[in-house]
Amino acid sequence: MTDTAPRPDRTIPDRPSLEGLEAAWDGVWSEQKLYAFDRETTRAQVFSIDTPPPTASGSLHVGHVFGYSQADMIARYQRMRGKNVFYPLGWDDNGLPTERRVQNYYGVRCDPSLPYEPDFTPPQEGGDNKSAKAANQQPISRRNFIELCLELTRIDEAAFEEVFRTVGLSVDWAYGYQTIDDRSRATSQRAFLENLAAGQAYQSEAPTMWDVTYRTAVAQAEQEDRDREGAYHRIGFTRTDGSGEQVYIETTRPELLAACVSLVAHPDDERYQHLFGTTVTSPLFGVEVPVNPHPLAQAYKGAGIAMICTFGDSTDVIWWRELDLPTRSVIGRDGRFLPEAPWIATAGGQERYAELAGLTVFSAQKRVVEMLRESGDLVGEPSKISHPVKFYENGDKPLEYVTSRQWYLTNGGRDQSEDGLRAELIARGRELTWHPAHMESRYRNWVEGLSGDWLISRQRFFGVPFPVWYGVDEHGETDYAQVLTPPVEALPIDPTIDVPEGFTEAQRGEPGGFVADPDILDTWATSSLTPQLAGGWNGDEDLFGKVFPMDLRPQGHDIIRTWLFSTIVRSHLQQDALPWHHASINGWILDPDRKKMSKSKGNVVTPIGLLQQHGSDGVRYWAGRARQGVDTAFDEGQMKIGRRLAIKVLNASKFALGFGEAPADPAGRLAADPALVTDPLDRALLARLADVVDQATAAFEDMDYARALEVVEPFFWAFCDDYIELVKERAHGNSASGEAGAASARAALAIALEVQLRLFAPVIVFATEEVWSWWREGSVHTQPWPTAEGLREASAGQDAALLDAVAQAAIAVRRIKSDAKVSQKTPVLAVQVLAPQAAVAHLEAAAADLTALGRIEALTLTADEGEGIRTADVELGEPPVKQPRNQG
RNA sequence: GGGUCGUUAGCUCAGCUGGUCAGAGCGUCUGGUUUACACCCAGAAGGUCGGGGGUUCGAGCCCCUCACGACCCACCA
Repeated sequence: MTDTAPRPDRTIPDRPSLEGLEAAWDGVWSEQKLYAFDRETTRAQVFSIDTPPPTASGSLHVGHVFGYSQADMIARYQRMRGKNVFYPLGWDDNGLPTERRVQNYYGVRCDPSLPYEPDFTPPQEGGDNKSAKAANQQPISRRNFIELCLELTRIDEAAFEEVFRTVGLSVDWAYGYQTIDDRSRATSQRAFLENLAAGQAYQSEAPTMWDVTYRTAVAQAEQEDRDREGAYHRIGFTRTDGSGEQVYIETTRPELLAACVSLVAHPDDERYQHLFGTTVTSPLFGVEVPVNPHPLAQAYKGAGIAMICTFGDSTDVIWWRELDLPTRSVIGRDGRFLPEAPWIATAGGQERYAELAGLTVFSAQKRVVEMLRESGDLVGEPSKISHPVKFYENGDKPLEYVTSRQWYLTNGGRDQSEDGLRAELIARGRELTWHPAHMESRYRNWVEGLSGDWLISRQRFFGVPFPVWYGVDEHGETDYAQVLTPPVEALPIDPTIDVPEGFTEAQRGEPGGFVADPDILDTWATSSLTPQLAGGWNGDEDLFGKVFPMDLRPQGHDIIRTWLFSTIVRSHLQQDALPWHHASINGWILDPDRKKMSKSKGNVVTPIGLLQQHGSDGVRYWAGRARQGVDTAFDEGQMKIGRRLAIKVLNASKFALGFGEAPADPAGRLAADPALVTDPLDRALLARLADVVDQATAAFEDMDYARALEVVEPFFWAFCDDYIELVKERAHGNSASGEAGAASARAALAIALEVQLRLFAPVIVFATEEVWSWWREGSVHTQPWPTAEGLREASAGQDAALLDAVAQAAIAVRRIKSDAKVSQKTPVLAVQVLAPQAAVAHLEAAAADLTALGRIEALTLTADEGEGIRTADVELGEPPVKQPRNQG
């Protein structure tokens, strides 16, 4: 982007161009604080938008530009409607993506046991995402690590803001926030403490899904299935009744054999009736386990009888809980086998387990299979299958179950009652107005499918710490039941640095003292509070009262289950209200081959490159043509069309204004005096434009920017290609109607142009502003949205169909010359135009303009019953002599 | 397995409560330097609206069904 200064002289350039408009107008807008929210306001005057805070780790994706542009169109429309638009934009920078980027960028990793180094210099800068070899990363203290996180997010966020400014987002940057800044941390911690006091947040020691790479628990919303190769291993257990009977199970997780706590089959399964209530002994490890019936066991899956391990999958957890089975964990938090398995009673079993201790899951599986082969307990060869396995969405290794103490927030996931929290949250979804409406079903689907409360603690470093300590008893044991909390005024706090009231730092970790909760909150636990963060819930009650609940949440459909849902949960718990009235869901960007555009590809096609090549208006046009919720092809062709439209706006405006400025409307409602518009054609134009205004307004009221654009754009092209061409000669004064006819055309041109600039302004933001500056005061973006009323009055009841009749006649005449393959400048010595009676009347009223356009010397209009408007009895003149252009 | 959306010209898509709804742009083809615009202009060709049933005087539009595509959820022995 060049740093072109805004054109100060407000004159029409000889050759209007889009180049440099972005930088010029962004400069003017930010200098004038054009999009600033006015604090002196009432809630009724406000239109507030809860904008997605982008994750500022890495580069912006084309999809960002797409979705944010669409929201901006709605914001701009509302502003022109006279709303005081509250349109902040924050950054979501407190999570794992930032940690990972910092690790790769600086070549470091966090080791909380290390001391802080004040003058630390990272080993590298600007590493990419591929160089992530943990072994090569320098361990640094948590504080050093967080400092690097803050530094890098500052750099990334500045770059993002530059892109968003170039795109022309009418964001009020003064209300920005970072989800890691002091205010956000305080807000997030306060909300948590209130949830705690209300019994909505609680801790529980339970098996949870665990990512062994990041060494943290992950929530249901962050998990995804991936197809992985696996194999069924058929393994025999021996009955302990001395019969020697073998019971065969099939498992894809043979390495968990040592963690087996029971076998299970369906209670009605005839094959296993005799086993229920008896015990069997596991191969290799010789552990005696019961055989239990449970309805979740499926008779036709695998062998019909399964081994329950602690823990292989979610069903294991259910069985373990409902059958009250012991816990025999073998996998540690690092994903490696634990050193001890004290429940293994046999010497051989212990010997074998010792071989597994310390191995990764992958290696342990190989070793166990070898052992089973050697012992003869593996029946046949493992049969390969492909099956879905749960992964953390940012992880590379399958999730494992690890038992740990975690914090949870109620979200209806454990509530099956008819009128409980889950039902309330589903009702909230119904209460919300969705654009498009069918997106509500995704939300309902997700809420209905929740299987547990929201796990909000993460064993990570860069995030909002849990603002709690725990008491330490006289034996030095942590008493998790004794939760110590800070007062709200003290927030934000870091319990690993700050000390609870009534204690001293010396008592940290000491008997009778306290310890900090070492965890941080799930990033969604903070970003679910964006309405509260942006709206000033914690500390700016006045603002909060004016913007909450917000009017609009724009976002992608991929994060309905995370961001949208969690935001509703928080507002429901905190404010007992919906966080917003409307949710506008944008689609995804698809590759031309209809696949979701991949990260890599999206980064190859950088937003900045597209903005430079097609102009921000061109890119915004592409976004504006896409309807809400509809996945959209990445189509540079559409951007080219948008660019052409923006250029056309400049050129057509230049031309329409070149006839001379028309006298102003004394009433001040229109760009020119409507009393001057006397010609039927001019009046028909304004009548048609009034209809367009009505349709565009109705569409925007429904937040359907795409439909509005779809109505305005064709009108504009017809305005250029037909109307302007028709009135050219008359506007120059070269018509029998003389000065009155010319004045009528000029006034109509000025009025129509000005109204169209305002209609286009939400989408084509730069070209419209540029043209506006040539001849009007202020910014087009703070003008009132046009209304049809004045246009209808100016049209004085003229039937808009006149415009269609003349346009069709013009096409018929042009076709004569196209078919004859001669220049449109070729005179028509004589022509008869045949049309229905009503059209003939219209054509008579505009005959002078029509003959001027077609260079017709003798026009005859004839009414007949034929189809449409046609020509007959044509007599063409000599084509003009070709003359070289631009000579002299 | 449950759910949602989609299938309209070569491409990208409109078509709102069933009655000029068979459309637009791009692309293609044929022409034109028409002094606002070659970052242009004019004109033309192109589709039995995924298949099959049904309702109706009348159906891209409503109902049923099948096929294909996409996504969400569930399944993970």
